[in-house]
Amino acid sequence: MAQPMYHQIADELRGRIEAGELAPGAQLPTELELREKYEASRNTIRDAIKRLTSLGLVETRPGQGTFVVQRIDPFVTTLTGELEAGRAPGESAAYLTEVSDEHRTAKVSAPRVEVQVPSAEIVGRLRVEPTTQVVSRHQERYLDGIPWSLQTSYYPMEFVTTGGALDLLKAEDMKDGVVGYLEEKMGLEQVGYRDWVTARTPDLNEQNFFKIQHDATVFEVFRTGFDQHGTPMRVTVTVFPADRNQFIINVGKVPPPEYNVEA
Amino acid sequence: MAQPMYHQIADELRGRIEAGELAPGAQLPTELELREKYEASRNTIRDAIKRLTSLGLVETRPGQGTFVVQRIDPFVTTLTGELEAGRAPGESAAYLTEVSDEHRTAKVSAPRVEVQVPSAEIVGRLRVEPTTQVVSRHQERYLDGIPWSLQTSYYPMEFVTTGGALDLLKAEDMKDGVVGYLEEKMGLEQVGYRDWVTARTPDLNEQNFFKIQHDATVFEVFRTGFDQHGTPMRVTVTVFPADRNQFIINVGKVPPPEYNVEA
DNA sequence: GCAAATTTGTTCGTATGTATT
DNA sequence: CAATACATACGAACAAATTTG
Repeated sequence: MAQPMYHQIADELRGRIEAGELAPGAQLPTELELREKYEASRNTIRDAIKRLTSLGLVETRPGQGTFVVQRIDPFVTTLTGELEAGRAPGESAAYLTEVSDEHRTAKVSAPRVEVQVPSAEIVGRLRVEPTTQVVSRHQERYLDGIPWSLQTSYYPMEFVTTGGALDLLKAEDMKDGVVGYLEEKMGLEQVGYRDWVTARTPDLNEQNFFKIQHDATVFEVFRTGFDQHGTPMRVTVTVFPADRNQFIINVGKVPPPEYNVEA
Repeated sequence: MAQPMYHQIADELRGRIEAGELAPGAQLPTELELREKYEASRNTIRDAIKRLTSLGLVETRPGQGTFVVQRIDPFVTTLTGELEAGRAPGESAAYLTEVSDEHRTAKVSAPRVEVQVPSAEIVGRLRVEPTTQVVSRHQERYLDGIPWSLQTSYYPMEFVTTGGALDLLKAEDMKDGVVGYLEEKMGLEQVGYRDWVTARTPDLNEQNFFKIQHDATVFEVFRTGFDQHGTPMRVTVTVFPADRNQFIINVGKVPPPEYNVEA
């Protein structure tokens, strides 16, 4: 037994999926059928299918069966070039839409605004004292009705208390963007930002919102915006499920993309 | 039974790991011990541990036991700002070392050079005819002896045949970088590049090289370099295991990082 | 709307194989 | 070689979700 049986079964099914014989959305044979076909026990069949689910190739639905996953046409976010707008990653939906696909419709939830004591992660990036409070603005983003990203921005509380940027506490979407508002209100200009991209597994909230498995992967992008004094003025944390998101970074002189390179 | 037993067991173990009670490298109780502790069958215990493995929290070693994973101090690659050097992501080890940690020692294998018919992925990005050949230069990269990335660069075959850049076929590391060589030899200047970042599961070769599970995650970065005419001059594909790699993108005026923000 | 049939999910028990100490 | 610990594989029973009649 060079390869265990459940590996072999999984590999054959994977081959049939990648060859297109089992198209996206198609139902795999039931456990009982596979059991007869491969003359294996039910547990062995289930081990094989578990391998495919862990690769994100299939999904099982209790009471229904196992199905080849429908791959979502990936959403492509350009992390560079949003400086003028001073937006968080994925915020300028118009531009992004152009990059990835034509007819996507973006939807954003009303922000959930909170005043809170920041986590160590935010303290380090926003460079505030651990005891001070910060304003957090959280939004859920959809594209074509599909959950696309979860985003939370953090601002120093002084922006409200001594800076007079009272609208930061308003639970309303800011049409011209928060950065424009802060410039108008406080003379703060975002002259640059640093994105920090990591990957991890989703927490429970993210699993539920994105409808992804506990062992799926999400990108976590920390964007720290800097003002004209080189001081961090806000930190935005955006979480993207990796199965439907990609990123572009343009540096120097780069021609516009002529077409989507995906096969 | 709100939650199945193997979820509860996994959650409790996860809690003990995240609380530091089970430190990185520490051995978990054996299956037999856990079986007695939770009064569950061996299969149930194994299901619980499988959940932790799929989260990348623990790893099991046959004949030894189950151990909390040793998290590698992440390697941080800056995707912007390498324009002058015209390097592929992670190539300018000196700079990267500065960003992430102090005393890392980079090592690169000698390139494996091939002349081949490009895949559709490369054809689209390098904008060559599907029938023409390309030069590929493949390298394995290590940091502190740990496999860090796999990188393959593709160049149009004309660079050799009509451009006279014969050294492209030499299986030697180019000290001053390929981009510098092409500028000197052919007057080709890389004036910009586009990085395309995606995530996927590793293929067999990558599993073996990085010593990662079949359901782990790797970043795949496609870098397309453009010359002064706006024509793609090379495509570099770099694969990074997500458990030990992060990325930074700087846009606009950004102060140097004062310290590593990780807690 | 309900009952039956189908399908996957959870849990147990048992046996044997393989890797490491 | 023996003991220990995980890996594979089988069989069985009941539960939960969904579809079908």
